Amino acid sequence: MARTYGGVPPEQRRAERRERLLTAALELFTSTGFRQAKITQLCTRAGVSTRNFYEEFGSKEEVLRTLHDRINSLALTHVSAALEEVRDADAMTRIAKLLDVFVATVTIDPRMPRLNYVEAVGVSPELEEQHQVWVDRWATFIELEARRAAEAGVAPNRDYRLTAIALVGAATGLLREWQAHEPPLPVEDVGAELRALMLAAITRA
Amino acid sequence: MARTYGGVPPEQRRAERRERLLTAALELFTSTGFRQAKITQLCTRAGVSTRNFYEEFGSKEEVLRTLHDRINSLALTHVSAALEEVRDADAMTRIAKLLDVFVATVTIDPRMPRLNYVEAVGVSPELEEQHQVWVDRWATFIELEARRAAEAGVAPNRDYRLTAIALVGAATGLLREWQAHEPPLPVEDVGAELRALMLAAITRA
DNA sequence: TTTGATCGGTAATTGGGATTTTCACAAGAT
DNA sequence: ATCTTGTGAAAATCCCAATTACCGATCAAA
Repeated sequence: MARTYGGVPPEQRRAERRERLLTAALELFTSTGFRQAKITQLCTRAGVSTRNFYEEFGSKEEVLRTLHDRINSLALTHVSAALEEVRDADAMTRIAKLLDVFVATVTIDPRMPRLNYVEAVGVSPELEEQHQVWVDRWATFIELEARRAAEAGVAPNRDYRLTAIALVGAATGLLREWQAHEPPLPVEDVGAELRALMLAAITRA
Repeated sequence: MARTYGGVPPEQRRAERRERLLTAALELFTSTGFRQAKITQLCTRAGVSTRNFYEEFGSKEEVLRTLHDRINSLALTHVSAALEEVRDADAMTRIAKLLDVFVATVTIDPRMPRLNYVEAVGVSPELEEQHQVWVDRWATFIELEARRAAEAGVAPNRDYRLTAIALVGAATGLLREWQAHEPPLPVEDVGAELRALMLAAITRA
């Protein structure tokens, strides 16, 4: 089972195949669309045999779930790191930072919002659940910043749960529009809009 | 071809079958899920033969598109009518009305937001286009009210396009969460949140 | 009451893909 | 040098559901 091949250990070769599959899937799912993407097509593009595919994933949907998780994780990691850097800044600065980094991260590649906000919707109960978990995480993040603002006296002291969920929805909707819009919307405008919206939503009376 | 059956003219019989198919589809698509819904299942529930199905629709997806359009139209009709009633009210009152009626309409039946914001996403290019058209209509609606507010001097004079799109996203996101949330979220809270968010977004400096 | 069109239901037909298996080969191991 | 074992490519299988074709039942008009 475990044997070095071509000077490369088996684990690494598996990992590389997996990676190639994920890369090809991001491309295929966002161009052809998830539903119409065929597994054989995916394997061809990744330069991997169908057998290898089933060694790594149980189904096409599992690939989609993995990508969905990855993209969200990537964004969350970036945002967390950025907030660390402005740990002692005032609440409004932190909120602006949060959105700027979030928008900047997911707009690096239009395929990311496309996959997360279009292709990965309504696919299965599992994926819907995964979506809810991420909405929850993002909302919690926003809530935390809102509370911080409230403690600093620049925002009212109230329950921010629904506001946070609505803001996640606003970001989702705007990015979904962004990736589909013709002619392209300027990324800066999207970021600026979300920043302003969030500040207004939190500081409102 | 044209013959009265059971005292009922053929057109009416067709229309009734069509209606039964749409009713059954709303139920099936939002419980089983659009992807996993089988045409035969749909026909059985509607009490219609597969032959009749193909007389009315070209595909399962066409049924989905029809429902998607209907739900949006229904909401738009209600909202338009309600705004007529407060034609001369101040901008803020109209905006509150707009959201209240919108939320009230689509939450009458949780299957409506489920269909529109979950099942009908990422299905096909045609449906994505239809989605964009509706986002555009709703955004235009919101923009109009924002301008009205600006003219009345209660909001700044600026471009509200992206704000409007973001607000449509916020509504979508919140309603998607609403229809999936366990335990259920109070409808009034959702309406109140959207109202406050929109007012804050429009009156912000 | 006979006739012929239309109906609902059901039984083929068909086609597309997912999943499995086979096979010949290449690269370590001994 | 020979034997094992992992490997990719392709072929074979299998499954499922969309679409079509058929059949007896029903109804309206002559």
